[in-house]
Amino acid sequence: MTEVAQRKQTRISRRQVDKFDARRTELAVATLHTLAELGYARTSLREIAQNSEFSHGVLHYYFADKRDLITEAVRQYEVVCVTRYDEVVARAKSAGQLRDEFVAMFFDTLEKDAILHRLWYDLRNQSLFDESFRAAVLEIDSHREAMVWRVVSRYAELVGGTPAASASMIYLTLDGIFQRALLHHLSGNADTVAQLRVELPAAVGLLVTVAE
Amino acid sequence: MTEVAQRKQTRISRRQVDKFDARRTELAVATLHTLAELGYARTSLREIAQNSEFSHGVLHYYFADKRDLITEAVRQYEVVCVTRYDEVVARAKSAGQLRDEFVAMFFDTLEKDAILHRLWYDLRNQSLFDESFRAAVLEIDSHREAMVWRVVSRYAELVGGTPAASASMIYLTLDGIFQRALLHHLSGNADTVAQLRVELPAAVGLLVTVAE
Amino acid sequence: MTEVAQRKQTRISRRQVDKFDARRTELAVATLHTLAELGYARTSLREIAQNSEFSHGVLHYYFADKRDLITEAVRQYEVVCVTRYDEVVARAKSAGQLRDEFVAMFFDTLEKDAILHRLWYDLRNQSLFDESFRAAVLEIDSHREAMVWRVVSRYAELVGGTPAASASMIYLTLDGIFQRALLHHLSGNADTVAQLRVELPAAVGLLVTVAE
Amino acid sequence: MTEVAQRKQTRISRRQVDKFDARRTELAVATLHTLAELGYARTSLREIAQNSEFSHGVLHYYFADKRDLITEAVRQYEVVCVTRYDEVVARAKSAGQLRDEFVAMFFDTLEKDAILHRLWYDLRNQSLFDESFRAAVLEIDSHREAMVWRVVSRYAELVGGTPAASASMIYLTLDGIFQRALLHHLSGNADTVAQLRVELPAAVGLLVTVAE
DNA sequence: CATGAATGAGCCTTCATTCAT
DNA sequence: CATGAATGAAGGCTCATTCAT
Repeated sequence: MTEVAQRKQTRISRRQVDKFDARRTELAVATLHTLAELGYARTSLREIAQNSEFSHGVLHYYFADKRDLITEAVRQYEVVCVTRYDEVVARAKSAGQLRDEFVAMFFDTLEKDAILHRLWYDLRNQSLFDESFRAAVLEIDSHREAMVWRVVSRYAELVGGTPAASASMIYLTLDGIFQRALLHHLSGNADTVAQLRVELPAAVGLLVTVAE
Repeated sequence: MTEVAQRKQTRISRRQVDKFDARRTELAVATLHTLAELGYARTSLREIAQNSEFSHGVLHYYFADKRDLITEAVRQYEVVCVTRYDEVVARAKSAGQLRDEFVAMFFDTLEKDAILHRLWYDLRNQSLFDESFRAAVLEIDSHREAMVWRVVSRYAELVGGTPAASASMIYLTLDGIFQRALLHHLSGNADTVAQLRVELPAAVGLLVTVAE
Repeated sequence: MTEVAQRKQTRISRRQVDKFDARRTELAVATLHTLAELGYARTSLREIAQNSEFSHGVLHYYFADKRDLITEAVRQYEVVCVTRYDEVVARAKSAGQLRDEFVAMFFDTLEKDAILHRLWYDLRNQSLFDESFRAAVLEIDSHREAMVWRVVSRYAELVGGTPAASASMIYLTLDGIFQRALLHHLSGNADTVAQLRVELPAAVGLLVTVAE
Repeated sequence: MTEVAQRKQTRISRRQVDKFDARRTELAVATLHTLAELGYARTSLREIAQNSEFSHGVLHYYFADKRDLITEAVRQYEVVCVTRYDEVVARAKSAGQLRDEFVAMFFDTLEKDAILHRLWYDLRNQSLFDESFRAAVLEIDSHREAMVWRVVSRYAELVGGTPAASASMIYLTLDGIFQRALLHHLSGNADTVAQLRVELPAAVGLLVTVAE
């Protein structure tokens, strides 16, 4: 029985749980980097451990198995990458500002966190084959959708209009742009990325109907 | 030096090359099903060989390595899945018919060829990590984009309008819908798929501006 | 140097030694059940600790190593399983009663304590490979032999005869029956066990020569 | 899928099967020595491979898993150790000769093949815990029983009597003697072994009723 | 005293790849 | 050309043991 499984059965003090979870998170974050670099299929626990300050035994001590670790790691991705736009929404004074800052952040994180986003798509893809990732993936996906919805509905509000499509349709459109931009960014096709950057504002416009 | 590399240097008669390539294609096709079932990372060459009538040795004879085989296999995917819509375009007498048949085929292949499409996304994803897949992926991706463009521009023509967005924007939108539908189809969320089906025609509508 | 080894060298008060040994016994008893369930090779110290109310650290504190613990545990087996027949001997009023009650207890403990007996044979077997178990095994074995001897010689007395074979021969015969019955009991061959039950009284008879 | 599993599905020429099986047997025999030396629990496949002229990969090529290999190895034990007494039976001209040669071979193999016999008891013991060994163990056990029966019934014939107990009772008695002798032989108690040697002929005598 | 975090050797297994036949 | 025997690196995981707290 793993340490993790054991914890589910034993009554343990709050402080210990906190420490345990803190270390889990720490390890998941450390994992995130190696994982993002190599992708799910190519990342071994040993490699992860080597890039951290711990032995690989520790990973097995804190996580039931590889999937458990990876799932936790991708949850950290969410923390790192998904909630960022909320600040943009919060400080937007006008539709134009919101749109511009959104576009700026969109392409900023695309480039700066490229490998992290790549990991996200990798994991979402794994979930097509591996049921055990589904729940976490679907959950994060819905958070991303909600995130995008907050941006677009706020935008609609600022222009005095309404979103022109459902949340899921809006999400998949923007996610589609992001995914494509990521592929071309990683392929070194800066032109294609630039092109998408030009088209993004218009796309956002299409997604909102301005009341007359 | 591998057989494959060797062939590039040696003077070999045309007929031999043809035979060699025919065999490669045959093997790639045989590979496709196993690969689609398990995904790139989980598929071993032995497994492929076992599910076919070939020995695994022959795979190494005709392909430089695993990547070479997989790349060739995914090209076969294209042959199987990408060109289908052309028939729909060819026989469409009206915008309504085109739209309806397109939607029908879209969700038909989504369900019938789910694992093949899943493989495509898997490989496109691998290309984010593995440069050696990039060229093939980008090529197929552009074919898919062109395919979608043929559908949408023909539709625009039939309604007497013009496409409302660039080819790449239209492609990524429809591909985004497909990808999302696939995830939920494989997750067993028939409701979400049904919802997307309802929304697809409107999305197609959005992509075309009707001239007044 | 381990705690255990250290204790052998340090001058320590009698009371402390008693407490230490009491704890060892307590831990060994707690060990017994898990050990019996899984067998020597498959039992980890963590598993033992998890099935008890102790931490696995404490096991290392009280025992030099795994062998030390297991050896102590199997001594507890003796306490639990070996001395039982003495009551049968004590209350037997006639040869028939002794024989019947012996047979009854023989097959009763065979079924009720099957996994404990299985552990005994496991450990006796380990001792063929691992010298460190030998002393304990040989000692317990001799206790079992003496136990059997008490039964058979009392039986001989009651029928007015004498044992027909040496203590060791008698022991190994009855132990052989037990071992075989255990194997078939655990294999689910109730028939074979029943057959052995039928044959046991005759075997006991063979082991005693009735004076004329 | 392992090579072994594959073979069960594929039609393969007789010659190839023979070669494959020959190598399996060869490896099983090579395994037997390491296994006998260390015992089941302590023997790793790498160790086995190191003591052979093959890589450990080969073991996985020819055997589905560790159990498969060990089971095959113990079958080789049977070939090596179980059928020997048949020669004794075949050449026995008189009861005395049979008895003496039997006793001689009994203690000869006890000492010469001690570690092999130890392995047998180890495996029989494992079968108490691990169901997957049961079938093979029970089968070999029945061969041993039949072997012993051939000796004893031939002996009875030569003295003009009949066996005094069932085959299984006779087997377990002699096996009990052997097991005990083995334990004491390996423990270095030559005295106890010698004692058992003295008692064995009488025990054989007890197992046969001489007609009057 | 007791705990449990951390280690690292070692285990079984998978698999791409090589190469003799 | 084709086969499949053989290799050995690498992976996920277990576990006895150590040791700071």
